Order: sequence, then structure tokens, then C-alpha cells
Amino acid sequence: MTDERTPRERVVEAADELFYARGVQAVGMDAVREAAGVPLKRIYAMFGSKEDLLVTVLQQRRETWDAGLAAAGDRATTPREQILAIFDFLDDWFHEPTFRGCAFINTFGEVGPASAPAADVVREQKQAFRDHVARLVAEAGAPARLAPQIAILAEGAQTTAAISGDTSTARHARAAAETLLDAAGG
Amino acid sequence: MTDERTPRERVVEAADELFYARGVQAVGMDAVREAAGVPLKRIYAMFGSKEDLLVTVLQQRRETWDAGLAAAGDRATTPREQILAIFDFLDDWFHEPTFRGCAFINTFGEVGPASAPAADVVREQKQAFRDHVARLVAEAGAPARLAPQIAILAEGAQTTAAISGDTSTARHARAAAETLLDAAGG
DNA sequence: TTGCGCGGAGAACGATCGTTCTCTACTATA
DNA sequence: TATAGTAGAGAACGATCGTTCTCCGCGCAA
Repeated sequence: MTDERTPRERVVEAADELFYARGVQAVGMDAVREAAGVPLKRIYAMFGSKEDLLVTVLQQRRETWDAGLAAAGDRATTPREQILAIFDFLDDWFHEPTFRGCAFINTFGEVGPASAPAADVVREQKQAFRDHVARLVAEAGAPARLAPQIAILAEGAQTTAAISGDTSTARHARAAAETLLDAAGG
Repeated sequence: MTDERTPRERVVEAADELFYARGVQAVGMDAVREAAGVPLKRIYAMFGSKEDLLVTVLQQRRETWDAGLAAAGDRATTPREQILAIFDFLDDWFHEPTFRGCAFINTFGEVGPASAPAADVVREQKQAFRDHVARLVAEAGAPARLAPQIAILAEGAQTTAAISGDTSTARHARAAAETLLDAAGG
């Protein structure tokens, strides 16, 4: 039962899971060491500081998110369906037992004022998401003003699902997006 | 230049401002003591623990939020305008220089896993907001399915405005709400 | 005036945490 | 086999923080 992953991957994935589940500050580096099975000395040789590790974790999570979103979109044929696939993607995610909201929003709220590098990664990820939605809206031939509206629905669904625990939240947001698209004549 | 507020009010307001601006864990009780001008011994005599203080802060912030929302609604005449007034209220808030997202969402992400009492207050406030929206939607004679959609828009506007810094976010959300109301024949 | 109790300022305590250091054991080369 | 270099386990260090304690000074009753 050897672990195929590199020590670096084990550290980033362990830190990601712990930070997401408990918050960044609630997780000591010793917990990361234990979960990853990598000595502290190697962790610090690889990342330098907890803040550096956090930035790496956020960057990796952004890649995972982007890939999942792209895969969901690939299953759709029309741009309109690609937009709605965002909410199907959220729906699946909200049903995972470990779901605890958007890690970027959570991290921004917790350490944004204290860690400019972490806040920057969060802003970049959210900007990239808005750009992605804007691209799909343009491809669908819908008016550009729809893009921020649909992005707001996606963001709101994440925080609402996290706090209320209502797993039907993604479907409500999807229905609203459909209404917006329909009203725009898309 | 005497301070009319009671020591308790000074502590709660100072803690609220500090927690909101920097996050809960980043604020030491000594910073609260200094900002409020109340000795630590009195703070602990009044609140018992930092967690108790946080719960009180959240409850007070909820009352402030409810009052602001009600005041914004009172300026509107029709139920439809009362719904849209939510977004005007958000618009004003987003333009305040101290705006840093929704304190309830931020607190839930930061200390939710560690503090059940704080998480409970957050859930209660969000539930109350959804109930408020549902009431307005019912009064407007619009279908009930609009209520969660509009609530999701309001939540998404808050996190989007916080992270992107785009102060026009509330207007985008308001426009989406108008479209949803129009499409429902309201 | 004298003693007494209360409240404030700040030190102190114990725990946690990020980070570094020490010591040991192993590997690889000559 | 002898040895130099490396890596791991865990202790140690310094700082911070929540919480409590100590000590001092002030106001008030007799």
C-alpha cells in the first residue's frame, strides 16, 4: 500500500483538506505533518512558511476547480447548456459530505486582511471565474450584462448552501439563471 | 467629550469593528480592551469568554442589519419595490469604506467549525433573511420559488462585492432581481 | 481619620503555534 | 570497514493569546 504521490503532493493535499475543513488558523503545521506523513523539516524546506503553503494550496484548488468546471462544460453542447452546467457542477459539489462552502471565500474572510498573497490568489480565482462566465455568455449570444448576474448567482449559491445546508440551493440558482437567459431571448 | 455609551456597549461595538475588519482570531482581547477603554477584568465579568463576546457581537449586528433592512423597505411603497430596496440597501453598504463582505459569512467560514454557538447565530440570521424575502415575495403576489432565487442574489452580491471590490455589484444583482420579478409576471 | 471593599492597570500563567535546532540512524562511497 | 553527508523524529524556542491574579489607589462608612 505505497503512496504513489510525491511528498509535496501529500503535503498540499493534506493541508488543503485540513484548511478547508477547519479553517487555516485552526490547523497547526503539526497537524499537516501528521496527515501528510512528511517531516516538518521537509515541509519547511519545500514551502518556507505556512503562508507559502496556503498560497500553493489555493493555487492547486483553483486548478482543480477550473478542471471540474471545464469537464462539466464539456458534457454540454450549446453555450447555454454550458452556462447551466455550472450549476449542475455546483449541485454535485454541494452534495459531497465534506462541502463547507467556497474555500476561497472562507480563506478571504479569515486571512484576507493579514495575508496579501492569499487574498491575491482568491481575487484572481474569482476574476477568472467571472471571465469564464462572460465568455460563455458571449458565446451564447446573450447580452453582456447577464454575465455578472449569473456569476452572482453562482457565488450566492455557494454561501447559501454552506450556511443553510440546503442541498437544493444549486437548483434554485440554476432556475434563476434559466429565467435570466430566457428573458434575454437566449 | 464624555462617552454616552455604557461600558458594555463600548465593548460590543469595539469588538464588532475589530472582528469585522481583521477577522475574529486575529484580534486579541487586549485589542478589544484598548479600543473599548474597558479593563479586561470588566470585559470578562460581563461576557465570560471571547466566544460569548463574539456571539453577542453577532446578535447585535443582526439587529443592526434587520433595522437597516426594515428602514430601506419602509421607504418603498409596493412589495416589489421593497424587494428591490434590499439591493439599494446593499448598494449603500458596499460603498462604505469599511465594507469587507458579510460578517456572518466571514465568521461562519473562520470559526464555524470550532464554535457551534457562533455558527448557530449565523444560521439564524441567514434563515431570518430568507424568511424576510419570502414574506415580501408572497406580498408581491409572486410565486414562492422566487424567494430563494432573490436571496441567493443578495448573498452572492455580498461576497462578490467583498472580493472583487466592484461597487456596481449591487446594481447587477438588482437588475437580475427585476428580471426575475418581471418574468414571473409580478 | 481609619479601615474596608471595590475597581482598574498590568503582570503572570498556561497553552498553542510557527519555526528552528539537535541528535540519531542510515546510506553510499572509498 | 570507516566516514561523510543526509534525512527523520522530536525537542526546543520565542512569540502570541485567552484568561486569571496581584497589587495599588480611591471612595465611603463609622
